[in-house]
Parts: sequence; C-alpha cells; structure tokens
Amino acid sequence: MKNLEKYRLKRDFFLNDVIEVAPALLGKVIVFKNQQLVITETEAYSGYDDPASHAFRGKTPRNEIMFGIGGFSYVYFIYGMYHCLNFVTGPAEQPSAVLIRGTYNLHDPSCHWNGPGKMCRAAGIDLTHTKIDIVTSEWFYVADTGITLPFHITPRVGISRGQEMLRRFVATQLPKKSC
DNA sequence: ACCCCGATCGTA
DNA sequence: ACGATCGGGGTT
Repeated sequence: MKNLEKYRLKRDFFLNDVIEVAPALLGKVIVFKNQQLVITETEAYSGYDDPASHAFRGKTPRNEIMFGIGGFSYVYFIYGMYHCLNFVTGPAEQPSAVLIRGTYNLHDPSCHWNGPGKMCRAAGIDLTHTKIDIVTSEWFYVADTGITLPFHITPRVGISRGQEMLRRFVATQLPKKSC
C-alpha cells in the first residue's frame, strides 16, 4: 500500500470556512491506521449561527475541541451505539466542524460505507480517536491524492433545526453496493 | 445522581 | 415512515 504522507493536508486547509472545507473534503483520503478511505459525503456545521451545530449552545466537555484550531478530529457518541467522525475547521474560538458521512476503501471501491455510524463502526473509529491533531498524527491524517468527485448539495440529514441550510455535500456516481 | 434524547440504522 | 437502542452529555 502506498504511503500517502507526502499528500497530507496541512493546517491551512482546515483553517478555511467550514462551508468551503466540507465540499473540498470530497475525494480526499482519510488515512487511519493502515486504512485509506475516500470521502464521499460531508456536512458542514458552524458555530453560533447554526442551530444544528453541537457548538450552538456554547462550549461543553464534549464539544470543546470544536472551539480549538482547525485540523483536529472530533468524534462523538450518539444513539447509544454509534460514533460519528468530524474534522474541526477554522481558527480557535470560531467553532465549526465537518461531519464525515460516507467513504469507500481506496483499494476496494466496490464497498461503500454510507452513513456516519456505519463508517465509524467499519473503520474502528471511537471516542479514543477524538481530539487527535490530524495535521501531525502519524496514523491519522487526510491526504489529497488528486481525486475529484462531482457532487450535489442538499439539506442535512437527521436534524430538527437548521433544515433550511443547504450544507450537505454528496458525491454523485458512487459505488453501488453499500456495506 | 439521574433523566432524556439524539449530526443513526435497518426494516417496513 | 418508524421503532429499536442505550450511553453519556447536560443539567440537577
């Protein structure tokens, strides 16, 4: 398996506005413990202006990493059984994050992990993987290998407020089989 | 200490 | 469209 270190995304990529970073992450490759996962679906969650964001009501122990500088992982536990992976964006004190909702394996594109919970379960991502600096970590980072995926924009999934915001970015022409 | 609900998933 | 599921975040 090729080492993607030389394609690693640097801090400045994550310091842009979350609404810019979320679609830009499509086609990028998550390197996580020897896995290489191409991102197919993301959602943008910003801070105080976004009622669907975990950061909307201010800093808590769970979401505090969202208030830090961009380029860190934010993993949270949901529905008593699932984990969801985010990447924090923007400068400190400007809380925002991108939810990763789908990936496929770079070396086995037949299998599409669609859905944030399924994806984390399949990849083995849990609360021990939150607050990791993915700009410096040896085993957890994001790489740009030049894949570009056409996408469309829709409302976000599973939220009760903020539905009017079009902040879900889904690649078209995905592998058909979901796993 | 404890209550309540969710950035989901699978089946119908 | 809806019910299962339950840990832990948020508040007391």
